[in-house]
Amino acid sequence: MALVYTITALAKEFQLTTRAIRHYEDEGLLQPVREGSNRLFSHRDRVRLKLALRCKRLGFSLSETRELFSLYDKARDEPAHVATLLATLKHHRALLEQKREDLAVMLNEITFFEQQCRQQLASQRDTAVDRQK
Amino acid sequence: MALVYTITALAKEFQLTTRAIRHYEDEGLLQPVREGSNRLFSHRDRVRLKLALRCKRLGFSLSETRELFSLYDKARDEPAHVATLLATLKHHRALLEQKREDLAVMLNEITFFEQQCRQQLASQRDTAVDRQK
DNA sequence: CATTACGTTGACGTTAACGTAATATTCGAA
DNA sequence: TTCGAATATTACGTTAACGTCAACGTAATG
Repeated sequence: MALVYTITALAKEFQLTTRAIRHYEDEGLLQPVREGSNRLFSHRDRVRLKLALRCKRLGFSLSETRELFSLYDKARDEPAHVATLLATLKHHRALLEQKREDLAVMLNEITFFEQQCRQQLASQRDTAVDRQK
Repeated sequence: MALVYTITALAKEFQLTTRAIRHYEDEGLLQPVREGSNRLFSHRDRVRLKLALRCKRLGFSLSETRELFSLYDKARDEPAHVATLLATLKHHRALLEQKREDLAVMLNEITFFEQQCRQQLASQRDTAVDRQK
């Protein structure tokens, strides 16, 4: 495990352009330190990047992702307004549960179509066999 | 269940603007018939709209959604290249499975943070009780 | 018959999420 | 020491997914 990561290292690892990574920094998702003018990314940044990509795949915008990050930070740092935090967390959970249901439905559909296709294939094979006799 | 749907009916039901619905038609996701110049949406359109919104919530683009639709149509209409179809379906399933994993991870994280918050609350209550004694 | 509600077609505007140069620096290898 | 690879900044370009007028048609209603 490396101590720090250069921008191209992260780019390669996650199949991104350096431009995209800089953009994520601009949007406040990453906070690399500077060595001269060069960015150095920490483990934390790497984790955040991974999280960000997960969020992206699930259709969250960068600002939504940023919100989520700040939410997590608050949960760690200032156990002050825990009640408020819980409410926000509940909201986010609801969003995720919705997506989970959406996913379940779509996976069912796909499974259905796949079975149909397999039946087609089977019946095609059968008639082929019939012709052989 | 209505026979057909006007554009505003669908808009209200799904919390959309009529503009968005027209846009979905432009993108080939809906195919309303015309009564004069007015659009009339069928049950099929309604189902497709519902599907499209599911896809959207899961982060699919409109063109990806359109692909999915045409995939489903092919699976119904022309059982010709079943093998090819199965491959494409497999690909889509992989995408969905990826999202499912992403979701699972995020839900775990949320659960973790919620528990932390609840512990915080509990310990706060305890110290309050201590002070009462 | 004028208003109101719902519908149409353009067409330009906007926001997000980067892509794509162009130009400049820096640094280790040949 | 010159060259290429990695890095930076600045800034304009692009695509998707609609939003937002504008200008107009049509049908029911008081």
